[in-house]
Amino acid sequence: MKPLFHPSIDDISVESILHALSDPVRVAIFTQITASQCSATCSAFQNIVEQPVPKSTLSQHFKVLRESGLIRSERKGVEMHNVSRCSEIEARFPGLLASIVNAYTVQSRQGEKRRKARTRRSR
Amino acid sequence: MKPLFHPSIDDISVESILHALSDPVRVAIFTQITASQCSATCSAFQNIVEQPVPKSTLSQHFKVLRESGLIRSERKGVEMHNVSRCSEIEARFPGLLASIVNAYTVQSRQGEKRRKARTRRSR
DNA sequence: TCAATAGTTCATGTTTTCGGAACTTTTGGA
DNA sequence: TCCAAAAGTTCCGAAAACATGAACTATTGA
Repeated sequence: MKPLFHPSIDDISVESILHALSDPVRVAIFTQITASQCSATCSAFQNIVEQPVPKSTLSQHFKVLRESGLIRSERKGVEMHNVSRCSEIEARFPGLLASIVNAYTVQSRQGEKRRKARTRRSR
Repeated sequence: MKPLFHPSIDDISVESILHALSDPVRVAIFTQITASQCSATCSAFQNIVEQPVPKSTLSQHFKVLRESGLIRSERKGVEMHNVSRCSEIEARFPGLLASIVNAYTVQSRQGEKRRKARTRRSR
């Protein structure tokens, strides 16, 4: 199996971080990996959103996250262990990831509210 | 001419902001519009990067920025005047735009340094 | 009324993304 | 040792997104 490519911290670009995090599945994965203390396998995320994500697609998403520098993946036996590189990135681009994750939190909280309001109105 | 669509502040999504700003031409445009006090026309950006951007492409870029909610465009006579919506967005997603713009600044500063170092070495 | 200017739209070729099917690696039995 | 199962990756064809030249539209100033 080919060794996995990870960019060195200085080669991580803002473009690729923003691109990687502009996809709902990928932010969901990244947020969860960042939040969890231990490392996470890929297949743990098959049901990260409403409809299940096919594993080939999931594999691509992990590749994008890895090559943009957001996560570090390591093969452990038959499975893959993924950890967040957020502290490295924080050192180079202070505040970036925190404000993005925060913005998504704000957004989903408001989405929540709207959904509830709609439900109330339709009763 | 069709009226231009602008999302209301509550309909602006983080996904679309990140996607819009994951393109070098678009960040360059957005940064400049945000920095300038007065409004800017589209054609002012034909030479925003090394190779000149064709105007059809430029038009698409402005559409992306507009529909993601990052700028507001208004027709004034024959030309288009564009202003940044960053203060609105700041209210909804605090710190987001600032940290993105800052990250790009950090990156281009480091790109500068590297280029210079390469030049020094090759003399 | 017309030419010039600023942008948009359309058509087309190119690139990216998605996802099913087949493939590779590793491991835990029989 | 050999095989089957599990976890991912790779390959490939279809669909979507992008880029850009050419044609088009709207507005203004002569």
